[in-house]
Amino acid sequence: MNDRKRHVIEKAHQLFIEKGFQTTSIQDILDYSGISKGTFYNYFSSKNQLLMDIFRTTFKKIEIDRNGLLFGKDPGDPEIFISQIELQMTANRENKIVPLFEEVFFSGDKELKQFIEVGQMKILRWFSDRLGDITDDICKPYLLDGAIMLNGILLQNIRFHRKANGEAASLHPVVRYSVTRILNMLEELAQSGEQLVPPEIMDQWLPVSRTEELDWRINIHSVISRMKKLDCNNTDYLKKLDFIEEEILRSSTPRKFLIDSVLLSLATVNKYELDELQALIDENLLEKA
Amino acid sequence: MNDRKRHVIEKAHQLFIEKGFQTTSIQDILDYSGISKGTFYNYFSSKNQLLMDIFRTTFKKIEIDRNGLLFGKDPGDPEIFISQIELQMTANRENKIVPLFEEVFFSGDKELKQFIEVGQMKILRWFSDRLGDITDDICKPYLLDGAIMLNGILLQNIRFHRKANGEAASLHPVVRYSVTRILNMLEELAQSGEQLVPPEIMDQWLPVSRTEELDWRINIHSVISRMKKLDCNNTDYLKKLDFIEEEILRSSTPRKFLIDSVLLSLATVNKYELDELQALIDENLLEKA
DNA sequence: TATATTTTTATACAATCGGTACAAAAAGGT
DNA sequence: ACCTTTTTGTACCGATTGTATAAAAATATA
Repeated sequence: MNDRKRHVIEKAHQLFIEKGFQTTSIQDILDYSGISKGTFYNYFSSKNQLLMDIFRTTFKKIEIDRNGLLFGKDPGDPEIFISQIELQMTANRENKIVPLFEEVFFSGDKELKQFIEVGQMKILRWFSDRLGDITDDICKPYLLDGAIMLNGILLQNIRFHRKANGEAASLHPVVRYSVTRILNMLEELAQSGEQLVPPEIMDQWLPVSRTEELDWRINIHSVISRMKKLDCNNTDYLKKLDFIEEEILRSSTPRKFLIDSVLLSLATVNKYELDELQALIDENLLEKA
Repeated sequence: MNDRKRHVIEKAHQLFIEKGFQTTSIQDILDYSGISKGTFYNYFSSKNQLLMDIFRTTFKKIEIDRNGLLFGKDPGDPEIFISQIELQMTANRENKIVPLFEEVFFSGDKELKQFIEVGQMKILRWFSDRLGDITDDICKPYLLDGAIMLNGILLQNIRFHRKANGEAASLHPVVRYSVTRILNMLEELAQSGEQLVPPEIMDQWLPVSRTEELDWRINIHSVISRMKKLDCNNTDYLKKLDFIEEEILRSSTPRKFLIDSVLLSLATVNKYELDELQALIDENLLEKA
């Protein structure tokens, strides 16, 4: 990832936070970040792809900070969970994640939509896992219900608490209040035995053991199909891309050295998609000795 | 309200449901409803105003149906409440209210934003009032909290229940489940005494006794200021509009016969705004004998 | 330092969008 | 039959996203 590209992402994010996504034109971004239109479309294939890059970098940072709070602490301590949520929600607010999500979710871009969907599933699974750390084992069948409803009441409580007490009000009491409600609710659910959604289905929504794998494979496919469009008459180029996709998606033990070689021979393409593909592979594909 | 105009509203709503608001162009609407661009802008001053008209007619219908379920029944019966919510949610789904809301809420149009905000506040107050019908009086201080959280868990539960069981799945068990959770929660809140948002603040968000009045007055102002722009050089025309606004907003007993006379003399304007203004006044301003 | 390659810029351009303007035609009322 | 209102068709405006491309600047390489 280029430093300059990172700078553009940062500046564009600032503009989106201030003015919203739709109302910020690409020209605004060019002026504010001091690059030309050509460079912009050399970095990002579209405004939506830029937004996805913003989401990616922001999420990565939030996730690291949030998990850092748990480091060395007791996972069963509800206070840690509350602090983690507070951090997550504060960061979401600062980065206007929710408004940007909603502004763009129904705009027709399938890739963006799926990206957001996966992000929300990850939050849900994290809620579910952490609630499992805190509660008794008898609550297990109701953890997903609890996560879903925690998500719901958190969003609404924060929204209206802010409406009542101003934007600057601390989130801590709201998060504690919401978590307390859900913990009580989980106890009650364990007693009454009422279940709405079975937790197993989460594996279907976002496969547990192979989560990163699946998530990553989806991205591989989308990146490669985008790359194909860049030079769709060059059969040699297309063959190489097909080989990479095939090797990664079909094989249980993809030969990374082969893929790296092919990627190297593609270096002449010199597009940001190649960087993206390389980064994806490096992050997710381990060298098999 | 013109029959033809109603037809356009209906057709446009269909398109918005199928393709979304942003991705449906005005040209699409013109083609699908078989009118010309001139006619469109004779009916609606903008695409956003058309959407507001769609919302208005849809809400009116849903509200009538929903309140009809309570007619002659016991307000304290939770089953009625559940059925009402189910109807509301089903209708919201069919009309894609939530997606349209979210798609358009962050698009910069202040009037549209406020309109949606008021609509959501009305739902919240209805939740709060109906929860008050059902629960014990000791729950009163927590009714707004309950309404807020009911709103939250309903949206999420429905969303993920649909994701798990398909779009066609009945909403009834989900709504019952959600309402049960909130009723239990209200009992628990009454015992622990924890409150997040005091119910009195609802009067501030959406004044109780004068709700319709305020809501209506805001619309009056917005319609009249729009009408002023239509012929901003005709001083006689402007004077009449000012008189109407003044008479409605400043006087505690507006003289409807006077307003009607002035409206009559404005009939030459012949714009959809005049219809809207007349309808607003007829609906909200009672004849003082 | 000189040359080759890649990146960046500036600009023109196409296509589409929401919205305005207006004259001509159609419809409707008296 | 005459006048008014509505509707139509079309041209137009400014702004938008995205493409194309030649020139300029930066960078790597020899």
